[in-house]
Amino acid sequence: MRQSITSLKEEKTNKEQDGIWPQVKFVQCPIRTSLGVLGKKWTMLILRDIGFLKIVRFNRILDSIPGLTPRVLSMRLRELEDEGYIECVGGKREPLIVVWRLTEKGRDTLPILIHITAFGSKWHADVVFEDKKPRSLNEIFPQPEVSRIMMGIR
Amino acid sequence: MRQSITSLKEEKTNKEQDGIWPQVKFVQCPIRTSLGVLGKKWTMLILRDIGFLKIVRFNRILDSIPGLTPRVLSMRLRELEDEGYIECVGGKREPLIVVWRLTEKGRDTLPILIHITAFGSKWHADVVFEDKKPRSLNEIFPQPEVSRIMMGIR
DNA sequence: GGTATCAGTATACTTAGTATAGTACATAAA
DNA sequence: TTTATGTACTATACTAAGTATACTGATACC
Repeated sequence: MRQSITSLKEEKTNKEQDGIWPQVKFVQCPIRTSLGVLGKKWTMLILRDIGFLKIVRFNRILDSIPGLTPRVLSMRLRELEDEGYIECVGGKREPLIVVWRLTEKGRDTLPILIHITAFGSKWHADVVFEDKKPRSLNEIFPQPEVSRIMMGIR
Repeated sequence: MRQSITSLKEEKTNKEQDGIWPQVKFVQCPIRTSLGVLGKKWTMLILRDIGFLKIVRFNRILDSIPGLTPRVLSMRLRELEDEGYIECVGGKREPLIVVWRLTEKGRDTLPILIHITAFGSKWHADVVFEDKKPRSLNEIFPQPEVSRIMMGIR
């Protein structure tokens, strides 16, 4: 009954797409479920610090991320800990020596970070690189380890 | 002078890590620069709609993302358009037939979405799948096209 | 004419994040 | 022993981002 307007190509149901969205039936969208803590501001940069840069202590993280405040860092660390992305080395938090590291779940976010890095290196090269020249994934991550991480091989 | 406290392993400078963070010198972190619009709430789901599900019109997107309001969708679409992730098919916005599609820049966010999907399919399988069984990247995206997209081959 | 859909706006409200200062404890030097 | 610094945070007040709900003007359908 609204055919004359809506009989455009996007209306041919989401199942029979020519796209690459999985044929697997999702009860709920996996992107949506992942975007709890991961989608919040600063989270990705905190994971970058702990996972890639090995900046693993409160004030060091604070120093490395301009704009991030102790209040929000404290909240994010707690959320990341609660949801199992990070953990303390000593198991329990002892004042003066709180050192964070990624769990297996946290390490599984690294492929996402790698692709965000690749995206930024291609599309924001003007601010990212001194020579302003865009670089590809393989150029910035030449290590064979990276493709293994991305494919989930450990 | 603060050696006795800080001579822990994370203090051995960020350059000589055993990690896989690129040796390339960044003027600014590519993750940070990418997290402008991309980091905002709902953006990834909107890109999923347009890029994967081919849900490309205002009210359809609104229907497909519970919780998203017209006000925010309107703002996100404008931001995504301004920063070159999406564009209208007709070039200009004509009332009653506004249809969105990804630009090249927008398509380059798909590898990020693919990995978020993979992450959710592994770590949130209990809510994502009916059988609650986690699935790997290759299981949910068996198409060879996916690895080509991820590697940036077009 | 009455109803529905289109793509949004307008207004008010709530939550999330920011700014800035301060806490309690520990170490080190003078 | 005082002073200075560093640790990981917390408290309070404020601003920006997102939410809820209603509404707009246009086009189309019956």
